[in-house]
Amino acid sequence: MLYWWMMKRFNPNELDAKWQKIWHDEKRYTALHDASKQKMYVSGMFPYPSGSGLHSGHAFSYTIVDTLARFYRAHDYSVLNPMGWDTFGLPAENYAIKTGTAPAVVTAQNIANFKKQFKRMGVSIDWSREINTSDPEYYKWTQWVFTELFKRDLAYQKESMQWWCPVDKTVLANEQVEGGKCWRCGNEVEKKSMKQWFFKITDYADALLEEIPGLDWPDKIKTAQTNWIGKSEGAEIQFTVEGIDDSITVFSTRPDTLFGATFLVLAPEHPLVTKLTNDETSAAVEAYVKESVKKPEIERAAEGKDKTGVFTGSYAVNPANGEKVQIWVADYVLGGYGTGAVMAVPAHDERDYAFAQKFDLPIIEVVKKPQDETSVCYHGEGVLQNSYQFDGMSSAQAREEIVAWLEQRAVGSAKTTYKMRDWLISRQRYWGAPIPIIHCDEHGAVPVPEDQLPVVLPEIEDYAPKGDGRSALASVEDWVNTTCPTCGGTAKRETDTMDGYACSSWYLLRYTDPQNHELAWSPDIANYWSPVDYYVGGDHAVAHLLYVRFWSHVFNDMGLLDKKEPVKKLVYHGYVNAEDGRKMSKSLGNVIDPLDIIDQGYGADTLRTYVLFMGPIELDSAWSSQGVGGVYRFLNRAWTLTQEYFDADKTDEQLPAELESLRHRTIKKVTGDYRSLGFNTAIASLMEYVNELYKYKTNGFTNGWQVHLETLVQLLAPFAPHMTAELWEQLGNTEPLDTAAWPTWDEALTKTATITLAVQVNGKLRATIELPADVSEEDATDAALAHEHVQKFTQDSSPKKIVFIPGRLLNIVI
RNA sequence: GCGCGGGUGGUGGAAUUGGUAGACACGAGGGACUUAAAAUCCCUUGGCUUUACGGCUGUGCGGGUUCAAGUCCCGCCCCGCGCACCA
Repeated sequence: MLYWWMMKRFNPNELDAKWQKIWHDEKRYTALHDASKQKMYVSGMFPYPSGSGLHSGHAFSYTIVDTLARFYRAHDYSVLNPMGWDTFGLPAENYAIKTGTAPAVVTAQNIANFKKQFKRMGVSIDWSREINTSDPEYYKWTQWVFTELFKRDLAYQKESMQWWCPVDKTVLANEQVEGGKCWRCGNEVEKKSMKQWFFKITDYADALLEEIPGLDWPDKIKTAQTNWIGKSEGAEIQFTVEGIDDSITVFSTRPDTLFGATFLVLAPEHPLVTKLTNDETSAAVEAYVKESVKKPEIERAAEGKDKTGVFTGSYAVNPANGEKVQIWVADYVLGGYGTGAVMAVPAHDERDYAFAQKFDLPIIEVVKKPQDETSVCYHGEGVLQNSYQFDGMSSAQAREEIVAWLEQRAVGSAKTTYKMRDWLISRQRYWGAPIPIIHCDEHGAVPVPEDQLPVVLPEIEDYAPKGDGRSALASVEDWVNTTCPTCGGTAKRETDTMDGYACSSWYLLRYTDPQNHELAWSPDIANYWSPVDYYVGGDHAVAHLLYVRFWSHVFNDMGLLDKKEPVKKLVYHGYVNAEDGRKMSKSLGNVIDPLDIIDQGYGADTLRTYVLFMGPIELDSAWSSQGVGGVYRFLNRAWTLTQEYFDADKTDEQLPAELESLRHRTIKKVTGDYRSLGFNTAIASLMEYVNELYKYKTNGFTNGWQVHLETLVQLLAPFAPHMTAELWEQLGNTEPLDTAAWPTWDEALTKTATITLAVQVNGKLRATIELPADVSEEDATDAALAHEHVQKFTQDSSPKKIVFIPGRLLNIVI
């Protein structure tokens, strides 16, 4: 007789502790550079270790990563599953300003906490490769990359307009300006020209664009990146201005509509604006410019179709037809895109049309509308008219011919522009990697030589930015004052630090060779592991993922990496929302702490399996406490079943062939699902397998159960590594489960002897019949026609047609 | 406005890519065990209808193609995300 208290009870917390200690002590998950094996590099987007610890999004992301790591380890891949910390950033700096605690100190505490919590999730990480972006050993190489970019003219300094709050005495990001006012103090902000550092990502616009179609990334992200780069092909066309020597260059993607350009519009920021005004117009234009320059771009855009603008009083000449056209200033033209000036073709552009309507400007149709076209403003392709020698030409052909004609006369040329701007990387903040530049009166900006790197962040007392728009570093005189590496004369260090995104643009390479003191990485080692096979995250669709690609392309050009693209497969998962379906947030009080789930006694296996069972990984999901309970019940059933097997008196009786067939089908299905990241359906199949085994249990246990239980344990292991490690050992295995060969299936055995054939009459299901799997169409038809439910519908009429899908269905058409 | 996803029971979601819609799980209902509860185990569970066998209906809405449509085509309506006056 078997009593429940005689069995080893399922105690997840005990198992978690036991196995986590073994994995740690035996350094089970050290990644080995083993050229004889296939490599598998998986990584999540490394976390910013905040003070509040792991949240459910982390649990989700890193469970996906870890599950893949464990799955491929069981397939004898050499697996790299690293972890690091993205530690530069505002929260630590603000905390430091408030409390005076050094950011490095707070960061170290948060890392320790994160690491402890990650370990409790049972992640199989190679901790010997841990990196931290604010560690001088790390940012030394971030700075080195900067100097390399500088040497290649890919890092440069440029004066550019920034938002400036005169009260807070700091620059603000565009997003921090609300209605022309500072988000902090509510005072009006100004535009101030400041010298900033940029990375020339625009040099790589085409290269980055070209590789996008070949990436195994979600279309969502690929189109986001394509749009962000925003390539458009067109022409630059010069319009001479009456009365002055300057000409105005416009950019247009539709040079075929040049003859319909009835006025020009300049952005308020356009440098020629003041030159074009006269005594009558200057006051109005000046006021307009002042007003619109103050508005954040976001607000200018939000005002949508309601066009505003002023006439400058000047005229330009359309180079196509010699017509005199008015020059206007309007904020719907953006200063930072193209040339900051457009030729307005109101007949074929909705914005120009709205503007022309409002200010009563001429409209000339130069592209014939198709007959069924009803819109007033047709912006499609067509046949040209009112365009002299180009009349009758298609707009596509006219685009080329008109540009050629303009080029001949030196008043225009083909031109490609991009929406993407260069990457502004300087920050007037303390807590970042110092930009490794020394400013010398004689030699200008000089990069810090490699042997003097890293430029270490000095320890200071007051972390607050200086009032003049410089970081707190500017006050550290003995740090700022240095000598020029070129001439040895007195010089000053750059006091801006780098955007945190710089540090995260190459960490995936540092993981491959984290202890290298001579190089950022050794190309041999990086080439073995690169690219990342699975990169998992749910954020940073554009910025980070574009920057990583940019740097990777540069490294490829530098000969430091033999691949251009850093990430083979991007796994972009959804958000984990609260039970109420809303975003988790402290203020709503609906936050689920993954560590609480573990502590409540569910353990890490339940947490891990649950987050993957919630639904397809790419979808947002809502947390369900009851769902967690369901997964726990499933694991508990698998555990209990195995314990009952151990304690039972076993016979040598043969198990039915169907059960063996189910085992093979389950291996096939689950293995395929792991590969295609269909974790939710993999878990469902394992649940079915367990449910089925419970049915067989009523006949008692046999020795044949061993293989079923081992299969179950192995298939479940990547999701629930602790419990399965224990069961694997209990089943008598001495080799660790981590590296035990993954179960294989025999295709022939996945087939069953009989099949359930669906019988339809005229496409409607009327019966299902059990038949031998290899039944012929004739036999199946006979069996179907003999069925009473089928006969009710076929009556006496003979079938017109029989559609037979072997193994699936038979449709009788009458 | 443009681009990319999506709409399936009370809920999360399955569906071999055109072939038995609702796998698996939650919830709910019923039963077993228990003095009782919890835990566990078993059964039922889209709706309507039928004593039952069964029948009708059903994947956002309206059409279409097909022996057969959640899946393909055309036209709409909603929801989410990204970009957004980019010339």
